[in-house]
Amino acid sequence: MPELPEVETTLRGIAPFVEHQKIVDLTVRQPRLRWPVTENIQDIVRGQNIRQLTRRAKYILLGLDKGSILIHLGMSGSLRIVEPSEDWRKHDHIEMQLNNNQALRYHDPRRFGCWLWSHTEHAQLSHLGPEPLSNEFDGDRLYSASRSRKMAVKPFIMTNSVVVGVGNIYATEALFRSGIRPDRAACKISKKRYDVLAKNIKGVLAAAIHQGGTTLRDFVNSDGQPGYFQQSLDAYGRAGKPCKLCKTSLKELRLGQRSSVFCPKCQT
DNA sequence: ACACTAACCTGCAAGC
DNA sequence: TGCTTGCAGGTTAGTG
Repeated sequence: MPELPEVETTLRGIAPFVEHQKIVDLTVRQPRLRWPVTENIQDIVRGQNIRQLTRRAKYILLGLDKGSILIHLGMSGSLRIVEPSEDWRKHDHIEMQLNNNQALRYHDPRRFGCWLWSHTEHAQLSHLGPEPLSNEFDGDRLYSASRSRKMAVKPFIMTNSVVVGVGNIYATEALFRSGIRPDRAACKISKKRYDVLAKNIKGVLAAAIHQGGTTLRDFVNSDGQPGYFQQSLDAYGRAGKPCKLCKTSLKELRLGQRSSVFCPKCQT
């Protein structure tokens, strides 16, 4: 589910129910996530107000009176608002009860996500590159960061110290839109082409956010609605199908253990 | 500094 | 039908 647009969609969906509420209690049924859930987190956060929800990369931050909770959805996590009486489903690991008589429920079959409280800045956020939708991120940035990089451009743009929030789906789509082969060496791409690529990374992420994210398998956002970006995917998941521009059969290769689909004619 | 692998987990689909 | 294998949206710790 969650790449940046899905995280942003989730954040926007839950924020109206969560912001400015007081945490009545927190229930942790399964503390073994990517990292163990912060010890005694219930005692720390009980009675605190949630001042604001923000996003950094694919992390959601709940800013409390004292410190903050860092949430990541990993590869299979989701957050939704539930009524307090709602039955627990398999893989519902955490519930935060709020004083508006609703609760925030965390569901994560693969348990690659996290729930961490910290009084100071979270270590996970300290070495992150720029947000892709910010003005800090542009073709200049990609060009200068790539000069010493022999690695393929696709894993390069998925590297968090270069730019955050570009996962496998949107990396695949941005490269298709830019006409750049995913296995081209990052250091051999011109400034001009990086300008195009940076614009397309922004464009594809913004479009996906606008459409409520991409629905893969069973992803629904916090309102229970699917994302509609899937129908806009040009390359991801379309190996063997005709290119939407030139009808050539799309090819697939693996880069850094990730499937990468591209058009051998349009992408050079 | 960079590049690559393995690891954390479960569920599902394809193949035998 | 049932078992095995491989793959899936992410990130980082460790190795060379």
